[in-house]
Amino acid sequence: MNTSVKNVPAATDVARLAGVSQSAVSRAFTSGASISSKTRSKVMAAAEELGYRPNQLARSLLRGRSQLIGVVLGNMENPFFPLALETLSKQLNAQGHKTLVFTNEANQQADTSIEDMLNYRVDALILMATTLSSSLAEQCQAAGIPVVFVNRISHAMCCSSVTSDNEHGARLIAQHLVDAGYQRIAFMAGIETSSTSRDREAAFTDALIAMGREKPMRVVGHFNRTGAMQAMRQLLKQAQRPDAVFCANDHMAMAATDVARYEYALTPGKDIGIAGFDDIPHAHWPGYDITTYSQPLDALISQTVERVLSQSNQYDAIHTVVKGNLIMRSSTSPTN
Amino acid sequence: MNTSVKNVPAATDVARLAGVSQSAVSRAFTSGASISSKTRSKVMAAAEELGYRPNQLARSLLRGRSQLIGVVLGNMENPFFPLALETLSKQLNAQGHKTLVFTNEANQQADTSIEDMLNYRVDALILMATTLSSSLAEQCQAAGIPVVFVNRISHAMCCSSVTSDNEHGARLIAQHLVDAGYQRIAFMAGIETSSTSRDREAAFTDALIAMGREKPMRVVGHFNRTGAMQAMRQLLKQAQRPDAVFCANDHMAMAATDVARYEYALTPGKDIGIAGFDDIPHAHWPGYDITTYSQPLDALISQTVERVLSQSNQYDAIHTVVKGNLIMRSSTSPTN
DNA sequence: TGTTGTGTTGCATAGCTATGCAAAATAGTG
DNA sequence: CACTATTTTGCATAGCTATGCAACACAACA
Repeated sequence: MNTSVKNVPAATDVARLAGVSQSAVSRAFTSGASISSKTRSKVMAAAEELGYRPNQLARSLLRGRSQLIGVVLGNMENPFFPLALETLSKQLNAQGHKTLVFTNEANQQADTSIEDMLNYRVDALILMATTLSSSLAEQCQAAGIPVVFVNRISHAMCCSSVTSDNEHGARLIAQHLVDAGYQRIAFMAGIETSSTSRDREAAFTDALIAMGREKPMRVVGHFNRTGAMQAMRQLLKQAQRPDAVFCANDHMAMAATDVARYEYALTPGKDIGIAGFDDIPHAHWPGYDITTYSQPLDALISQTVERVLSQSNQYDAIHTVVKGNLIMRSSTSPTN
Repeated sequence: MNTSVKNVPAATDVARLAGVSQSAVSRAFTSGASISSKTRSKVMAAAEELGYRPNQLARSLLRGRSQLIGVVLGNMENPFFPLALETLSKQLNAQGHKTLVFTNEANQQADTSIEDMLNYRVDALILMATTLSSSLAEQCQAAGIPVVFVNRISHAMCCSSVTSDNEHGARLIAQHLVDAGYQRIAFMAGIETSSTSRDREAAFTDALIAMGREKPMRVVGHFNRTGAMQAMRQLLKQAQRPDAVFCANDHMAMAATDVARYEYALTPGKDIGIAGFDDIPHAHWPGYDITTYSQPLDALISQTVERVLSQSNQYDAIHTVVKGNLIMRSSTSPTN
């Protein structure tokens, strides 16, 4: 019964059954090819009967384009990444591309995963929360494979990037916290080597200093929940505890909120101001309601897709910055 | 400067440079092949110099195995899926496989995505929160492609599944709610057509009736946050409101908690019992602390991977059930 | 030295489809 | 109907690698 012979039909089988050549079969499945509707329907009928489907591997091999886009993601614990992956995958699908995905330990170099992807001849690479060795970056350039970093800038000159406006956001947050009357303001960094965290910190610090404040207290939350909770405790157990914290992303801001509220019985907004960055949906859940700077995910991703799929100038590194907005919520209103 | 000629070297180029045949190059990159260490190192040096990497598309075409595993996921809003994807992708990588991923509208038939994947000759399909038309299921069987459903059972006889023990979990939750003294117990369904939701509901209802209770009130939350919030409001606005709700997953239970606490000023546990299913990490965040039944994600996924990669018997549908545990938390302790 | 065995190597081909080119068929026109 | 223009078709090949087979080299051994 269960014969384990898998007999996947090929184009020649269809051709034989339909009484045409293999080329005709190929053309029947290629939109815009030169073929009469009569033979196309003959082919389609035969294909249907045999359960034929064109082998995309062979097609890719021949065309030199696999239609595969490699995506490397960081820590899935942060809701930003799954949401980004979802919109990315949908947009790529809509353009006829498939998504080859790797998840990576946060901020590690993704070299081995990427080598695997290159072996599959991906048409492009999209890297989120990852680094790329410069030797591999050069290989990508040599092979003509566009590489786009999302929300991270690489020192490798040949790679494009799409980021949200970290400077703008951090400046607005600083301004807002000062306006709201907070006095002792702290910053919670993400992963220290990431450009995202560094850019946000630099702009935040500069803005505070420009307004005559001191350099903020600083603590490191590593962009994950556990790290952020520890960092928050470190801040709150001090005698002179800060009265406001800007966390380098919303995911950490949520952890910070939980520590403040449930371990120190502080009411966010009133007793301590908490701000984040990203505007993930969770940031306006009633239990959090966190002031933040919005990263317009759709725009971010569509810019990324455009950069990746545009044939022209794929050798020039283009750095795109997408502006967002300050979203004020109750986590930073001392009067609530 | 920027010549747009992408000149990816092939095995013959390496062979020429190394002064060997193309076969030698192939063998140098195939572990266990018959080749002397001297020529292998000659080949490797030449490959290094040219930046050669074996073309996995050609290799897959020839071998008939692509090493690609197709994964279709539902709604990324539910943290369960990203976490599952992450562990899945890691386990598959560890076995030398790559992950081709599609995200799908919740519970829609994933046929078009899956057809695309079949075109790439995936070695297997893993489907989460999706349906598969029976015609496509048959095609997969004919092509010898194992299909495994995670947390969903398909009517198509040829497909295996790995699920957590929905009956066991729902029964334990029912028991626990009754033991805790709740009187008017409700159930919040997910997507009505999903076997996951139906199985949990059936077992929950049966258990309650077996304990002499009435059939629980019933509301539908569609497995997403918005739906769950609406469903919860529907429950709570009644005059005779329930004093406990079992939600078909944690993601909905979190939404229900937010509605209860922030819209109706009810304290979970004390004023209303709320239970979920999955034990996602968020379920023990202090703001939620939701009683639930644990799905051991690692076990679930490793069973899935095993089923998918085991060559033997891939034509027999095997249904694996992974047991979890009741996790009691404060969301169902009336005395807190 | 001749023989047998083991380990290496190259040749030729398969695996599946897309496409340039020439041949064939069809349509169009007077 | 004859002739040209256009569309459709098949042939042959390319794209890249893995592998069976035969040839080869080499060492071991008597």
